Amino acid sequence: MVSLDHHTNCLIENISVITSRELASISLFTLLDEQTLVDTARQMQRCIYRPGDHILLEGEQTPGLFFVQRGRVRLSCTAPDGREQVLALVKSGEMFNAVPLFDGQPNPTNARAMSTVQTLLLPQKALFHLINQHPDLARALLREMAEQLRELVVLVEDLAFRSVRERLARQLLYEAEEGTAELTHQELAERTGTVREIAGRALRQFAQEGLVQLKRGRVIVLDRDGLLDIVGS
Amino acid sequence: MVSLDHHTNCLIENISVITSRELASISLFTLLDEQTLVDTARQMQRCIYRPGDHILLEGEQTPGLFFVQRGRVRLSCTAPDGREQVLALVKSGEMFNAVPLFDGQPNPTNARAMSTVQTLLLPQKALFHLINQHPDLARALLREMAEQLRELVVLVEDLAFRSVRERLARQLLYEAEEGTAELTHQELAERTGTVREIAGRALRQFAQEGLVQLKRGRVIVLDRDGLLDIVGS
DNA sequence: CGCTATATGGGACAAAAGTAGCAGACAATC
DNA sequence: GATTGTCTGCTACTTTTGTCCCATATAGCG
Repeated sequence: MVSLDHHTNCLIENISVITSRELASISLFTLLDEQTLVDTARQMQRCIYRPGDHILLEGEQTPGLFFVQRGRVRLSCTAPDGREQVLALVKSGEMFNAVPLFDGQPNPTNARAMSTVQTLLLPQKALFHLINQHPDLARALLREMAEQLRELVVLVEDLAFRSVRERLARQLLYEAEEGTAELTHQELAERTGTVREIAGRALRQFAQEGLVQLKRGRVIVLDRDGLLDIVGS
Repeated sequence: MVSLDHHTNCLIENISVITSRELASISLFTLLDEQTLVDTARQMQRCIYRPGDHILLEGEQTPGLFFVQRGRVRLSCTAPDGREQVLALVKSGEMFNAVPLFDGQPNPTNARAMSTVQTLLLPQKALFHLINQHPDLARALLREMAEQLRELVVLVEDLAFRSVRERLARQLLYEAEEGTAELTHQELAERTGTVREIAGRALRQFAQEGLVQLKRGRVIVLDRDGLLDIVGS
């Protein structure tokens, strides 16, 4: 049975029970004992999203902490003129939406599913209870927050110091694991803090220099070292 | 007796003992009981810096968590070409340097004293021990980290979406509480993610428009609403 | 007072980034 | 295979930002 939940805008499969094994595969929970895992699993909710679905919107009140089990979630913020800037990509095993839970302010970012995304949602109450009982978990959470802070510092450095060309090269290297990055120019622009036209222009230049080959919806990296040179400069 | 400590590059006044009352005035510690405060105070170290002193350098290993008691600390990162970007200003009652402590990586930012700065330093070991014993403190820490994350998101939005002119207007409004901001053009440039010449140019334009008056080392805000208009646009 | 370091003013120029507009290419769906 | 929507290519143009450089002003200090 599949139904739509109005609180989280997601598809829920009520049939599949959340097991403690599932939780154990999330790094944050690795230090917890079996009984705690079972108790926690009971309080969590499974949320599934389709590609492109909005999981959270800027300014909303938020239900709890999300853990990504499958797929990728894109966190972004939006300018008044509609421009978007990607802040982070949350991968499987990682969490998101901690900020509004801990500081009590409304959610500062949009979250969207980049692919089919399977998540587990831990309500705020259960989270706080866990923190009280398990200092190890608190430490793990602090560690994750620290990592996110560090990532954002890197993003600020990027935006403040590097050109679009450099940022684009970085992003292509990051995304093109097996030689090809499955991204539109629009998406690349939003990740590198610019607009579609500029991203396209820079990509065409890369193509002309023989660094990449352009196809609809993807960029094939031909010369990793060439891109690395651009990043380094 | 005043001596120089080689580990933290700071002046230490060995005579003045750290009291539990001092700690109680730090928001993070408000929930702790008297005995814990006394124990913690014993493990902390007083560090004092003069204006301009470097407290921490990018890439260093770091000794512990700093709490600012007096003065302001500027966190920044540096580009290869020497350009600097301010990430945050830490004010009295706030803390800094949590990131490297929790994720174990080297310190991502420089920290410099903007004025005479008085801090208390809590060693990592003592911090972790406190977290284990006091879940309230862990929650308070998580809250502070969340606030820092939120601030950085705002900074990213600024850099990605707004012009130098807008960022400058914001910064002036932020800094000029009593009508005048005590900053050099260089400092303003580093806070707004640009270079001295551009900041100067924009400031001269503000002056021409009658929004501010320029003096050596400070900017006198004449028309708050005018600046607000620029920010809003 | 003269020296020095720092802060500022400002011009000329170059490069980067953004805007506007539109045509064509491609993919998916009916 | 026609249609629709998305994605891309490309040009012309404007604005913004950055670089280089040097003159001048100001504060502090011996």
